[in-house]
Amino acid sequence: MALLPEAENVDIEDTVLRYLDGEFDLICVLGPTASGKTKYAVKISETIRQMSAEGKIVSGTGAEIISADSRQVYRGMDIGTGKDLGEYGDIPYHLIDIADAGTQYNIYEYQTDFEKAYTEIIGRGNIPVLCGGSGLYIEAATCGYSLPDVPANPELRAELEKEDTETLIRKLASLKPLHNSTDYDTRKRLIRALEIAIYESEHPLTHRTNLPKRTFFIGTLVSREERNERIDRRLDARLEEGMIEEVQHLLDSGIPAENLIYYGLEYKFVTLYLTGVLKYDEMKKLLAIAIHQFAKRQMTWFRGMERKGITIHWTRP
RNA sequence: GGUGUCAUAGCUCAGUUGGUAGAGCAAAGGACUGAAAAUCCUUGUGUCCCUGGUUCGAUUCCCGGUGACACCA
Repeated sequence: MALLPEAENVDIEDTVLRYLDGEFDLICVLGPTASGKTKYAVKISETIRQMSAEGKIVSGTGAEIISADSRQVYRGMDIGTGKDLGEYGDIPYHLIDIADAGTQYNIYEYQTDFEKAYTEIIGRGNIPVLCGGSGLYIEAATCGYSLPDVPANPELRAELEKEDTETLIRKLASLKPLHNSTDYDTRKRLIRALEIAIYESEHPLTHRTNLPKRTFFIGTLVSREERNERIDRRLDARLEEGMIEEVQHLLDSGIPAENLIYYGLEYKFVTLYLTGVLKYDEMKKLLAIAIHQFAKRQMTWFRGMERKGITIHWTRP
């Protein structure tokens, strides 16, 4: 059992001043689902506004929130993703409602979109606050994976298609360290990985310079039990707020059930209910379990970040 | 009240011709480079209901409890 991190008191005013001193160039609020991230980010924004009003910092300086949530990017997926747009008040937010439901937004688009939003906020003299629970997206934004935009290469793919899986794995291993060859469970993934590895071996990595270099991470901390209780309560609330109708509406608008299922959690289980695969009680029970498991995976990711040397200041929301 | 069936992991259940047990789910830990709320890997979990008997040895067989279910009254 992993121990719960020690909670510390984060002095928001002090954090803002340190940001303005250039000690770091991004404030990030992260945490598992249902831990109160959005509320905390809004609290930071309100503190900044107040400091500005009180003359503690340059008048007119405000916060802008950048979402790091892989599902809130989709329009029309509101209740199930917990957008809670009302909580922001008039605080500007970014990277929410930027893609059509049913489509496949991805980490590379996210990194580009983040960079743009971040640069613009800095340009306005405002303070960016990254807030979300998608660990991969947070790392893409803050740790700056040097990810070239590797174009698909049909000729190369056709050539690789002819090889047997063993050979492909050997080729890939010669280009990059493989943790485990079973990581590539499908040939499609394996071939894509090889395509990228070959591209990278031929092109020097381009460094993104507009991403933040040092981020101050704040984690919203709740105990395992409390986390699951919050998840269960929130699930009841979402069901009452019309989450089923929301999914039905997405289905009616022509989005294939299979795409909604791939989105996971709320969209997966409610779709399974609406298509008659699960009964209502089964859906609710299995969904609650799946969200608990998801929250655990998020914590695994954050612990992994800490293991790599990143400091997360865990605080009670 | 009588008869029968059952009682094993957090849950649903296998199993042991007597040598103290295993699946699924849940749980815990981990991984993660073009859908990451996805996808995948690893790992346990026990007074085998309680007394007593037979036996070198009982979760397993026998007696008696207790509880659940079914049927009969």
